[in-house]
Amino acid sequence: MAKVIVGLSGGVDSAIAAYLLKKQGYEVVGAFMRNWDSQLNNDILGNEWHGDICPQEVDYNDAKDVANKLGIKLLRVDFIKEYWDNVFTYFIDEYKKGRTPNPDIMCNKYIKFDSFLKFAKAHGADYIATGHYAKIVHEGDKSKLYKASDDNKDQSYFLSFLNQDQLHDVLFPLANIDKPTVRRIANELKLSIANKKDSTGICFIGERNFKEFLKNYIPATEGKIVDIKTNNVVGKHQGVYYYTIGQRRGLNIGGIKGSDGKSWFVVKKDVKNNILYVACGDDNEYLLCDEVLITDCNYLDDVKLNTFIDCTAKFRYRQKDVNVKIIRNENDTITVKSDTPLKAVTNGQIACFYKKDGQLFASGIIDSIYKDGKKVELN
RNA sequence: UGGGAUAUAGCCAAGCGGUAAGGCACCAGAUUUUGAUUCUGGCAUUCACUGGUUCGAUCCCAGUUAUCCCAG
Repeated sequence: MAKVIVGLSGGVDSAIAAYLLKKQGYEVVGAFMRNWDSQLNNDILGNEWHGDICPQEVDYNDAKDVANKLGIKLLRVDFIKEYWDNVFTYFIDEYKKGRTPNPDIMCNKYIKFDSFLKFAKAHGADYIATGHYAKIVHEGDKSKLYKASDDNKDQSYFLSFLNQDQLHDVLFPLANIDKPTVRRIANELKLSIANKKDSTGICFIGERNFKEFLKNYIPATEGKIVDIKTNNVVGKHQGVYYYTIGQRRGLNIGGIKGSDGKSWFVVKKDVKNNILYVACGDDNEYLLCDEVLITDCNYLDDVKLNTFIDCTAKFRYRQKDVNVKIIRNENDTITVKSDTPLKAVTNGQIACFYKKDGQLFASGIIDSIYKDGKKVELN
């Protein structure tokens, strides 16, 4: 009987993943990970506690309930140092450069499908499993990553930085069922967390007042907000780091003459001069581009060099895929071209590419954007 | 100091005698394993102040205060 260690988070998805595996005849063991310690990591601002028990412990208790109900053993493991070294330092460094990182993608790459995978192997597991909505097809030694059947919950985007070795011994039991079904099964099993709200916020850290949270690690420095079109000062900010390209809320500017009653959006973060550039209107030209350069690429399948490929691209989670042409360059970067304008493509975020059948075959970090052959400066 | 104009929520701004539009901002929810975006809801018992006319005033009249413009 093959042994699977399932990452149990205390939520419904991983609970049902464990249940399904057990039903399929695997020897199932649960494991609860704790990768963030608010005390140790000096996370004071923006951290909301529920009573005198921190959110991570609430989740652990939920995971314990699930394990008891399913009749499986629950292990507990901390990767606090690993998380800090591999995910959080990257996260902060990127923000300091004026970019917008995606910590959860790195968390999957370095923690869940690396540290945790090794931990599971050391505990005799043949496979690890998680409650991700994504599909892996194992063909001999090759593993292909696909979107989940539930297009609404598909999380393949977050797994786009995994490599062949990492995918090899991974199972995603939720590949072919949708969220409503997961909820239904959880209710049938009378799991205490059957109707628990989906968690959001940075994985393992949780929901926060984001700006306050960042202030723990990047001090506030007040500066000007400038209208990129007129160069007029239209407001002030607490630090360009705290904002992201395409952001609307939190700018505190409104009713300025000439804006025609339109909202303002962040279009550029000048870290060096501490100036936040904005433009008004959600359709303003400063947010658009037609070409994107992707670096730090990860190829999950064979991709020929110097050859245009028609595919779809996702530039941010839960955004509609767009038809693009991509080309893998000599230096292993990818150039993306789109016939229709792309809006608010943000450097530091991850772009991933899908074939028509839903296979995620390449991904990388958005480095820079171009319009009409000219680079659009974002920093 | 003459002459003219304007004062409506944090900001733009409609209403010009019948009991305060709209937008931006903000706040709250929804959506969401990043950050955003998006969606829904909330947001002036009160119209610079003080009197007056009127059944009734943000709207008319007088005075006060403030700001702006043109002269000087």
